[in-house]
Amino acid sequence: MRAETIENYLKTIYNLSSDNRAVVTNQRLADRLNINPASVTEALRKLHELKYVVYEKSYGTRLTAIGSKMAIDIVRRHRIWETYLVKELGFGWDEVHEIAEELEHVKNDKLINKLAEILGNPSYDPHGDPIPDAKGKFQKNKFISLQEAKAKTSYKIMGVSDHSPVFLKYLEKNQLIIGADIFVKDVEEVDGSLLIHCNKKDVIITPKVAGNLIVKAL
Amino acid sequence: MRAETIENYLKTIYNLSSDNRAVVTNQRLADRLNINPASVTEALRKLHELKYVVYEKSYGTRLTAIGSKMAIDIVRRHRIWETYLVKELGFGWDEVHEIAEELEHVKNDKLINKLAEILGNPSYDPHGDPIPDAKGKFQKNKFISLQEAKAKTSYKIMGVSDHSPVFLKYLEKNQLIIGADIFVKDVEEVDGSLLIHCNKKDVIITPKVAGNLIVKAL
DNA sequence: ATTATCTTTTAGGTATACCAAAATTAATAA
DNA sequence: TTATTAATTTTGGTATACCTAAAAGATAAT
Ligand SMILES: [Mn+2]
Ligand SMILES: [Mn+2]
Ligand SMILES: [Mn+2]
Ligand SMILES: [Mn+2]
Repeated sequence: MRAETIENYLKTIYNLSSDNRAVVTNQRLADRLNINPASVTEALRKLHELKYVVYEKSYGTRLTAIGSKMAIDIVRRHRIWETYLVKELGFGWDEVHEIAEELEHVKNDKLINKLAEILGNPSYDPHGDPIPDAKGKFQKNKFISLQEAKAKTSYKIMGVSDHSPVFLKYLEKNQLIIGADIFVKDVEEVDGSLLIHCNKKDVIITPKVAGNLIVKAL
Repeated sequence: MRAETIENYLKTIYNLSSDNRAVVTNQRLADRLNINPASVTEALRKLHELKYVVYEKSYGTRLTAIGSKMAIDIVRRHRIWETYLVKELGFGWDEVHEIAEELEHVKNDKLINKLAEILGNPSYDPHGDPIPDAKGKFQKNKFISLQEAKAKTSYKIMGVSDHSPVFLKYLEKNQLIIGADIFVKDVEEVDGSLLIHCNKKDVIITPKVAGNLIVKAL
């Protein structure tokens, strides 16, 4: 298997299982990777053979210790590059994910560690995701999605789970950026939309947007 | 064809034809790319079909205007990255070629132009190769290889044509670095080896080494 | 418990990018 | 010019990473 293919599968399995710590289904992998389910089955069989995952037919997949180590390494490269592009090279947080998707595959420890050093070994990337250190260790925080928020409660935005330019530009337009404090005034029963107060303004956000905002209760 | 494959072919055709401005033979491509001649024939047919090269069967290949533009763009990315790695990230000139081989395939103009800007839009990379600007323009200098040097003449080292770590480490050991002035004391008839004076020391170098040193007569 | 639906796997294909061996063509030397 | 050698192309593979359509398996609904 090509290194890039392996890396994209492992990273995606990692990202899908770290949210809910469960085994990953073929369908979710197929959706996320934009690949046909039949091809996913094939790839998982090979990754199992290579001992990167434990793939149980018709049940699901999880990373082995080796696979997990590799995945965390890729995630580190991705997030260090995103941070470097924003902090050192003047890119916007909405521009970096796509470039990092390519840069993450350049495997050179000295390079990544140097970038991290220049950045002061940051703990979080521009989207609020934690950056593993060179040994793969990092903060596992238990934040919630704003969709699970209760009315009449204050929260702080800690991150975003959708890294697409269109979503990030929308957030910026509404000043819903990392670090912002928001107060949930009301949750609409009918459609799950939220009336929130943020930056001295009231904004209504859909459950879709709320679902991609990672917050912590204040 | 995969973008990376196309890019590696075009870059190599460019590098092989810029030296001697002639058409490139399949064999030289096969050797340089470490690919079977039969595969090169196949690839050239496709690159011709795609209008990146003019490939005349059993004769040779040259780049079209479009292919040349692409090749220069890849060369720019390669050389900017090599310079950035050395100047901004503290790598040795012997470490960067391999990393740049991968980074050159990340196609993002804003990224490369930003790196170039930080470097002050340099004209030469760490190996003395000229760096094309964003429009593809660059100095075409007519230096010679030290192998063509005459006895009792002074030269300045302007570049190297072998970027391998082992060769560059050898040069560094003997202080045969870019900018150094050398005086060719004698050229040995028997084996073409050169007795040169450099940095207050006499050194004997083989024609192989001399052939990879690019110099200008003083 | 049976049907309907959704998920996964199998089977059979395509396109890419390689390779080795043989056949052809070109270049060089006798 | 005719061998001999070298370069190139053709032919017939392989491996990878996808795909579609159909079969099989699992889940949920009646
Ligand atoms: Mn990202
Ligand atoms: Mn990727
Ligand atoms: Mn190089
Ligand atoms: Mn390359």
